[in-house]
Amino acid sequence: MKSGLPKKSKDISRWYTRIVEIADLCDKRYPIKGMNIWRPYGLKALQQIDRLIRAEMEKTNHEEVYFPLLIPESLFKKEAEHIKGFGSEVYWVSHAGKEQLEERLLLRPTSETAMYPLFALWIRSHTDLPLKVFQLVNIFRYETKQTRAFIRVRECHFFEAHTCHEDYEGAETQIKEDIEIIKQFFKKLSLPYTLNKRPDWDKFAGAVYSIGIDALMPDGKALQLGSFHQYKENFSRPYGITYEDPNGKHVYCHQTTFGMSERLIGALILMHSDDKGLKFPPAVAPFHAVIVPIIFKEEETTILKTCSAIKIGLEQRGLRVLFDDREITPGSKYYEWELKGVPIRIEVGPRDIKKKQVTLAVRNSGRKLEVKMGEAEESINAALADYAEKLFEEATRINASQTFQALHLEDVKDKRGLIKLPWCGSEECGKACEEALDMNTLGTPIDEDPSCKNKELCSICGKPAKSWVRFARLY
RNA sequence: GGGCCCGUGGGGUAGCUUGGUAUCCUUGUGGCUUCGGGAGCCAUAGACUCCAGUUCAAAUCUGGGCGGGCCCA
Repeated sequence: MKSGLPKKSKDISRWYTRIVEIADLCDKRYPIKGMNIWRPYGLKALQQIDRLIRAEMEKTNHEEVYFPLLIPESLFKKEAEHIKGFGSEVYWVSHAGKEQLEERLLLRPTSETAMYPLFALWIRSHTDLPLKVFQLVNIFRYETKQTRAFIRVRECHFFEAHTCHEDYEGAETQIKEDIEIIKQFFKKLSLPYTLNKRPDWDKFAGAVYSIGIDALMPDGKALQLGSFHQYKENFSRPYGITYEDPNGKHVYCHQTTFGMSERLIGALILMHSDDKGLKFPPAVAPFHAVIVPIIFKEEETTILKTCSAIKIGLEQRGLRVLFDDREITPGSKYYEWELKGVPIRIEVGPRDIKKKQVTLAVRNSGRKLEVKMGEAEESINAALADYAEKLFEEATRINASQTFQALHLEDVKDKRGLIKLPWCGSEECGKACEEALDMNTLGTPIDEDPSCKNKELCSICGKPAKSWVRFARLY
């Protein structure tokens, strides 16, 4: 291949490491491990994702905030479990100018400990509740393992929503709302996912329970794309977040968080792509369509003018359109924009001008479509909707082929993918499955009924199973 | 956490075993001719990851740092 791109179908791992740079998403040449540059094209995709998140947050009455990057050590240390979970992977600021700081500051690995002291000041009364805020920020984690663009990085673009409620039920309702939010959100990404309540040994540091959003990738490994956490009073107690109830009593808040990261981009790359390159779903594609002029000398001016007019017309209808008027041949533009995953290509040449039409090509179909000039917008919108649907169907089909359910470990031992087994609920049996399968526990399904209605028995100890549980290899 | 591999123009590579002259493709720049699936010709620019060691001499050998990648737990 010209660009040195391996085939995705042959070596997805090497394909991924190359495509992220060749498609102009990021630049990994910055000399700090795990800290990459967002290039304009990649940043545009990220910003579309942020836009979708903001829209969902607005719909559900969350307000956007922005907290400082630095957190004093003393604040960070207030919740014991939390620091235990993050202690070994935070960056510390110990000096400023020529002075050593009296108190060390850390770069946020997540913002609980930055926000909660302020929540304690903001919340006085039950009428201040629920408090629902979110922010889109960079977080820092000192990853020691192998880093990977968008999937495991040291500086990470992060979304985090934090909520405070009067009681446990209020917090539970919030998590139900979060689940609805991602249903809308992931639909726009054309990404199938699963929700799994993590086992106790794998929940978030400080949480009462955690739910992971896990998407199964084409290589059979699961990629965690986000999580919801129920904190109950675990943070409100050390941080003193209380409100006065109608009876004048001071009560600790119940809290939740909901987080997602730039891993979403990684999932889109892995899931929606082929040997030719990326396939961005319309909702996040930096450009819905790219216009490629087919120039012949004598008609150059007419063609370029027509292209400009089409671009303006489509943009006025809310489409993101790029007019690629670079002086290189059309064929090389086709390859480039297919690699970069633009959903639709609009070709405009002398033949089209004569017939008052444009030629459309959709990224995932080999065919070209000729449509009347005046009907272009309608056709494009229809094609985009159909394309988004096809991406989802294709991803669902891939996932289905590597999802397995069984009563006995032996039946799925040699499988790769997402595995579901009945489980007694004990850590011992969970870990035994992990070892036998050479996989990790994702947890009990939340996106479907996890109960064992037919009196299934634990696949390890043979005692009555409490629920089904999912396993997979992880990214 | 354990093991393995790699670092050569902007990108992809050859050369390294056996120390001495750095290969090819692509890209960039200027120009002419072109343009319905990676165009052609001419001109031109551009590299041995860093530090230390061995040596008359290091891309090549040795050690370390930084960076990149793979496999296993």
